[in-house]
Amino acid sequence: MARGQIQIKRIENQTNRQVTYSKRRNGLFKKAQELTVLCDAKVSIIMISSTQKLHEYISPSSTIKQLFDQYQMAVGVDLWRSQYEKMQLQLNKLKDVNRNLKWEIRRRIGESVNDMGYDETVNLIEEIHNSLQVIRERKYKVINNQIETGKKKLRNVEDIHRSLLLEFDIERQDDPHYALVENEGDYNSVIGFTNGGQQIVALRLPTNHHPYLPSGEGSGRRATFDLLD
Amino acid sequence: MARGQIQIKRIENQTNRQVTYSKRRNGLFKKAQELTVLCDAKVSIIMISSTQKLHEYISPSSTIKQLFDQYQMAVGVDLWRSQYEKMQLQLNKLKDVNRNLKWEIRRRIGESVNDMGYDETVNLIEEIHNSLQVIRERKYKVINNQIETGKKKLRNVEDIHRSLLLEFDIERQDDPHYALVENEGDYNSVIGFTNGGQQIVALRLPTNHHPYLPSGEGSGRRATFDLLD
DNA sequence: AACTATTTATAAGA
DNA sequence: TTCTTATAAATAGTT
Repeated sequence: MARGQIQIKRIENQTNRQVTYSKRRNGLFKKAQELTVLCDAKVSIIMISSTQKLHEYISPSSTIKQLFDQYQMAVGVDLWRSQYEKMQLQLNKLKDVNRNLKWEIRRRIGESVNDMGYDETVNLIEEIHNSLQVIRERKYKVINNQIETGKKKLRNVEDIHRSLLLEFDIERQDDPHYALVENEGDYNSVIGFTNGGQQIVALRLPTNHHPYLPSGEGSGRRATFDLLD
Repeated sequence: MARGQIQIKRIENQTNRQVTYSKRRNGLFKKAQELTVLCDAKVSIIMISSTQKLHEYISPSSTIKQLFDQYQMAVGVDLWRSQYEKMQLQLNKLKDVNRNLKWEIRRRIGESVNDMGYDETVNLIEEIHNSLQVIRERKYKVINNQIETGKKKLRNVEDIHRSLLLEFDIERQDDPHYALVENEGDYNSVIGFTNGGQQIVALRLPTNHHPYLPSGEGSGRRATFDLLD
């Protein structure tokens, strides 16, 4: 607009473009300010340059949020609404599910039993019996597993025991020195001597409790926050 | 800017102001458009006139929301954040509660029993037995209540019966016409005749099921939607 | 950032 | 609103 007309098309020279951006930005903001004063209007300008720098103009006594809310109201579309609605829906669904779950637990625990009639208590008792059945089966299964494991361990140790005895016999035949030792101790002490003793202890079947499987599970709270898609 | 300089201050003449607003608005938008093209920038202008009319300019290939999100990111403040965060927190809490509730139910039902050790099954069985105890007590209470109610009703009807018989006797003494009737029916038919019969049936204790208290509860889904405070 | 020739925007009037 | 036009302002190219 001076010293020669220019075409309105992208300025290829990067430096030039930046300079023009700066000059015209100021011009635009000045015009906006004048408009604001002259016409008693509210103006908001947001600009992002090709280098991703951001500049804004906002007429005095206004805030971006204010103007934006007005914009949304005027246009009649809430730009963030769908996200809100989705969350709200999710929330309500969860609340429902939650209510039902709580109710079911109260039922099972017997807390809501005072609101029940005869039939309901009968049904409930049957349901709970079914569950108990499942759990008892599991219990016996676990017990059986433990017994089986115990038996296997026993057999295993017996095998070791036997082979050791055998080995012992063979060695004794070759080395007369052992003959003396044999007469000093009893049978068990010899086994203990060669085998370290510890393995014998391991023979015991667990009776009181089983240091098996742990329990529980982490619940991990996420605070992830996706604003944009 | 032509035909005489003007002061940059509010134009008092309403018509003049509107004209100027219109002219300068076009000028501003034109400048914005040129800037957009020349400098490869993104521009958003929102204007609200003194008459509350709204106009906007948005550079092509941009959306208001997009620009605004970028603005928020650059400024580092999410104008709508607190609302989102509250909902997100609520959501996560509910999810957690939900997970725990589900887990507890699965446990009670026996579904997660395969992941349990011996001790856990034993504990679980005891818990369930406790619940069963509560429920059984309720069951017997309900039965007792029904028996009691039945007895009362029975007594009541017996009283009515007796007084009716008495009345009948007295009336018969006064009115010889009844003498004939008495000989035609048996004892019960007389009762049924005077008492309507229905009350007799109500004497029976319910054995199979009891048409008592209903169950469940409404779940009411709200779609209330609070966007702004 | 400053200068300035020139283009552009626009105030006032129609 | 739109057109006209004299003139103020903006700015492209240069320093």
